[in-house]
Amino acid sequence: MVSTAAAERKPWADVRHRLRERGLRWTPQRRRLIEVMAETDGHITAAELVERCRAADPETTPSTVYRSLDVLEELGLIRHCHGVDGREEFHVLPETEHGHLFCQACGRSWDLGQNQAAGLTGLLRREHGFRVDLSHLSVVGVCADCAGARGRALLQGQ
Amino acid sequence: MVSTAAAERKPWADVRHRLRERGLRWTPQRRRLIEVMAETDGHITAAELVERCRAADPETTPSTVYRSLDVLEELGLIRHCHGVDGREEFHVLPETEHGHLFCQACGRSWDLGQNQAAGLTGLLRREHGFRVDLSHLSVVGVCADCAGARGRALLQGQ
DNA sequence: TTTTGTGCAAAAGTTTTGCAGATAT
DNA sequence: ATATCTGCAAAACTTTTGCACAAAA
Repeated sequence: MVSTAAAERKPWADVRHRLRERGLRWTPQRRRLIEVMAETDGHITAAELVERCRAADPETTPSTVYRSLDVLEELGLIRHCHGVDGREEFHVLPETEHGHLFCQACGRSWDLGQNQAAGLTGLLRREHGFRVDLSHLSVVGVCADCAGARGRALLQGQ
Repeated sequence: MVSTAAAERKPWADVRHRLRERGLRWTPQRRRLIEVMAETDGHITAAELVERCRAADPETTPSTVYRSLDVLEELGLIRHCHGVDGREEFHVLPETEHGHLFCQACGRSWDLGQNQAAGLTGLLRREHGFRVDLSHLSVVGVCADCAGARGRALLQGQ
């Protein structure tokens, strides 16, 4: 019973058309990948997408998933950043671009909005002409909860 | 003849002692890795470190390099971030912590100082209690040069 | 019918692991 | 003497690639 906001969001509605516009094909495999991604909010690694697609259809082939991800990213429908361990994590390109915040202690993550990032992106843009790719930005650190007593103990143990 | 500033910097002077303090060994393999890193300014992937160590001594084994990197990072002598492609890039922990800026068009990179990052790190710290790990921060985007005419052409071609 | 996509199998590339023997202290 | 390291070889994992066949438009 998965009928979340994410699953109904606009961007997927016209993937089919976006593909066809470019002479690309609308296949069951791509539809499945898109369905799986639509049920995901936040980000997800390619390897995990392969698994979830396999759960939906055991016939799923890794190479097809990887190739489809490339296509979707070229179409601008998804973007990727890199998680704490550097692996690619894909996310649906939202209406408002954002980056991600990762807690290296508990593994949770949060969106980093344009406003929050503006202090950095604005400075780099103004003073160095550098355009930050916000969708690709991953900020790693320790969240408030983990920085508390519980977190300090954990970090000590490392 | 490599006798750069980096090669003579303090941090390496007492690696031997830092290791021994913890009951760890000072070995030729570790010395070689440290020499190679000392000649590197900026960041470098583990795989590339393996190659450079091999150049210095063909006997070098990958597993030894990877294990030594783990040890050095535990000792706090080096840190890693992730490059544009997400691969680990190690860098010597400098006196003043910094992150990195990567241009995805030309591949060049720059240090991102504490002051430059303060707009972001300060906000996250103040408003969310989130401690950013600056050494681990990689900001990807397009540099001023590449955002110019030359860069726009390149990006179009993508 | 023609171009694009899929599945398979193999390869590539980086990093990890187990273990026996070597080495630092 | 003894705990730590190294080298080797094999494995683990993720991702990429080539190619023949299948499928979309």
